[in-house]
Amino acid sequence: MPSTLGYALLGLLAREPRTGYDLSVALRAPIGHFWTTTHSQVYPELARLEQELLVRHRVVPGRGPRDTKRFTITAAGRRELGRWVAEVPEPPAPRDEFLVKVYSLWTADPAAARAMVLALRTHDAARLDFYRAEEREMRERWAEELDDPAAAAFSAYATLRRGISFEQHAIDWCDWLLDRLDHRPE
Amino acid sequence: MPSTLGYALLGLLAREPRTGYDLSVALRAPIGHFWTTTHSQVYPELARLEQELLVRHRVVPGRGPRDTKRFTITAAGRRELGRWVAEVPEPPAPRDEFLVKVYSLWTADPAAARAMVLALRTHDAARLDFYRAEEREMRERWAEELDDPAAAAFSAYATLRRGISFEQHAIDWCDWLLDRLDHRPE
DNA sequence: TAGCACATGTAACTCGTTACATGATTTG
DNA sequence: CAAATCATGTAACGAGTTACATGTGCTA
Repeated sequence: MPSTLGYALLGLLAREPRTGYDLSVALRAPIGHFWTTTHSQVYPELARLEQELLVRHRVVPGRGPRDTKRFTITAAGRRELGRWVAEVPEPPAPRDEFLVKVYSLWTADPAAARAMVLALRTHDAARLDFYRAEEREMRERWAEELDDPAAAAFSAYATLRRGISFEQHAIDWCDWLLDRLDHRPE
Repeated sequence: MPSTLGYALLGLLAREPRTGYDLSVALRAPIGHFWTTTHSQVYPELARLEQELLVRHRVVPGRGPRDTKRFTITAAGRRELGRWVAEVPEPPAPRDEFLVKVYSLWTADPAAARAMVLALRTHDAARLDFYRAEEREMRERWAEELDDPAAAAFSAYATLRRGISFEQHAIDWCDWLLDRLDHRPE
């Protein structure tokens, strides 16, 4: 069975055929909002998917300088993707470097600690703005499809809403923490 | 410079000396709420920290069957920890298997997809309950220290608040999605 | 007396990142 | 004409997981 990256690739190919390069771009940080990687992982993974008959490719005289491989998901690939999606995943191993820092915040210089948290807050706020802009675009492009859970656009929209919700929570928490860092007892 | 795991260990040792075993237990899933690992990573990492003079150990006739190594953070270790904490971290590479599934939710059987999301919601609700219980315990144990950013207890409390905030956001989002999955258009 | 908690380590493997390698076409 | 984009791969390295390895003391 494919790795999570394999299923991410299948999820993109279930929408439309793409080249390895297209897939790499879609999964490049920070474009891939919930799973990122680089092309050096994509090409071998595509080869594995093809070996398992979940995708196949046809060589196309590409717009690029060299012949490109246009990958398509197979019927078996679609079935496998749908099966995997419905499986309840193991809870992810928590691994958040930022919280490791927060856990030791008391050991740092107070002003420097405050600046670090503020920088994070700024970053989260920028991401929230970016997500909101993307949400507006989506609403214009798809309108009714976003209400239909059977539409591919709906699934993408749901992940976007998750991002917006997450950033809002992160910002609220940063504000709470910054407030506490300011009002230290005498 | 140590890895993130190394700093997690330093953060624990900055509070009190511990054995490798104690550290492993603290970082064992799901006890470590924001960074987990197993003992097989802890022991080599402790050796590296010691080589860099950030921790040192003394052999103690332990309560266990064999002699145990009691690790203590050094002054240099404390300095290095405080320095690292104030550094603004790179934004983490997003990697959320669950959202990879959501992105392809439209390819799954609707009833099975709904069940998957509901299972996740149940899991998040259980974690929220667990965090809230821990919060109550903390309030009883530390009371005033939780208002003082210079206290170690405050930093631990801040990470707990983050967990609570995160789970609340996750649950709200699951409820939104479940509602959408139910009201599909004809 | 069987299993769990204590206690510490090594080895093999998987996944992900960074660097190496090549090279044509388009855009500024 | 320099840089970015298109386009596809391999190799070396680092971090994390799982399995291997050993052994005592306490409790049900």
